[in-house]
Amino acid sequence: MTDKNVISLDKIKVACRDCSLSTLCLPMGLRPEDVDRLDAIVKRNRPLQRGDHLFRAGESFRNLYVVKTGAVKTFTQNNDGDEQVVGFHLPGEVLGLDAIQDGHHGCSARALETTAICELPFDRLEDLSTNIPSLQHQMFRLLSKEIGQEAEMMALLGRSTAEERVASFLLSLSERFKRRGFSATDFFLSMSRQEIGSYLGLALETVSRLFTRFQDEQILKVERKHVQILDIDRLRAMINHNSNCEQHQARPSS
Amino acid sequence: MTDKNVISLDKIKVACRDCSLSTLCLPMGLRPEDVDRLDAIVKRNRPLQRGDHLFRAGESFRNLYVVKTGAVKTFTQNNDGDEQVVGFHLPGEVLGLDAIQDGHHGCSARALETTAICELPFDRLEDLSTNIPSLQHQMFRLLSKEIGQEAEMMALLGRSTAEERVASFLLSLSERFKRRGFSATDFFLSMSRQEIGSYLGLALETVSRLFTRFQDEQILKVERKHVQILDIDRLRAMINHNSNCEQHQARPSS
DNA sequence: CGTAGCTTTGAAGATTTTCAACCTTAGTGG
DNA sequence: CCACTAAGGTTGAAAATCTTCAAAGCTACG
Repeated sequence: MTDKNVISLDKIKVACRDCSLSTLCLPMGLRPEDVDRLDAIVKRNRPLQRGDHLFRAGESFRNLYVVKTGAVKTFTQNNDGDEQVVGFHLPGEVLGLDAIQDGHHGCSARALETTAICELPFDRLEDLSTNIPSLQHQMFRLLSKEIGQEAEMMALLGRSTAEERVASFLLSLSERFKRRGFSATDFFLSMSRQEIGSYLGLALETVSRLFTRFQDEQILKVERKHVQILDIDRLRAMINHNSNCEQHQARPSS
Repeated sequence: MTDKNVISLDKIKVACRDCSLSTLCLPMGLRPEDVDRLDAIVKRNRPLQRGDHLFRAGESFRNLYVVKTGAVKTFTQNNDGDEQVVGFHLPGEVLGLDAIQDGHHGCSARALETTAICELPFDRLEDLSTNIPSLQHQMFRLLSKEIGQEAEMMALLGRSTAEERVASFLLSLSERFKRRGFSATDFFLSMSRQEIGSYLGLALETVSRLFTRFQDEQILKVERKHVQILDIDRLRAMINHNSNCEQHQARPSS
């Protein structure tokens, strides 16, 4: 074979075209040379195992992280010691955006399964953004998108019944898997009922009951972590009925 | 008096030092000449009257808005036609950040009372940010802060009882008024019980009952829109008990 | 002064949580 | 190879919380 360093550099480039680059660049299209400059600052670490921390609340902020494969949850601890899940992060999605503000992570992040991560040193990213206006624009869009998605989630939590929340959660996963080229109707949940409940503001039993009910109603087929969506239109109808607007479906991604 | 244009320019400058500038610049401190360059792109419009729209969902995005005085609510409409409040915006706070993503506002914004607004043309702001690295940094921080705050709100909605939600809402207002130099314990609510309920995911009657209960327990004094916090520690204790961490209090503002 | 719009309050009803038991699966060690 | 255990998941019944419906009170404004 050829020189090891060359191989490994190429590997990194290819790997990162799967994650940070598509997240940060594809939507607007940087010039190829700018993509290379961005590529050059990306680091790739050894994969996380299930349960490994990516970062902990309070740690100082150095990097943004992009999930390459696997899944990560973010969570905070309440005073009783148990955790509150604030987000699930699938391949192509970014973590750490809330920490730019004051230089400290406000939540912890832990791998839900074996997970590969790209690391983007934020100070380098800022420097690059200054020099590449379209990258700056992409960064603004990335942050803005996160704000929009969280607002959707707030609207969901602020309004919905347990049924709508679970339906919406499943549709969200479906959309996100689909966008990444996975099946939109057949996937594995990497999180427990407990974690889903925590995220949706429901007791784990309520989540379990709804999965069972959706299965009885021929909307889903659920077997532990394995979910198949049999009637996606009926799921959609649930959230359209009482919940807010069409934002939860694919929004026009400029 | 002197030339009218000069006066009006000065007025704008002074006015905007109260809103966009403190939001965007004070935390990090731009150089004075950069502040002037930012200042130069800020527009100031005639005040909004209660009920006036600042923007509507679906409209194309041109500006960020900073509340100078008054209050604005943002909301979406659900399919049944009634509105879901997604945020309240007090003096010094920014609106429109979620619209950067795809160039369209995802929610509507309406004045809750007579309200003065500064307008920041986003394309100009982007240009400036490219040329002023510390402004770019401020923009990233601003967006990040919004993300962090929304995550807090999600955690609140995802976990809490009605009591915790109302307590947390009051503490949030208190903090925000305080930061702007108003009383932290004596203020007027510019929104109705209905709107508070919509925001917190509660029926308006539940909000009303909790206000009454807090009053009975000597925690508050409520008289329609006028709220006085008599025992802020007890309010804090409510959210510390079951809800997530200390993030809801003043976070270290770097 | 009267009306409209908010707010409060009560009581019944629905939804969700909690508690408890039991089941299933995967991993462990005899 | 099988039994055991621990962790996660399901299910049922009672209890708590919140919503809904209904009525009445209060304020502000024309």
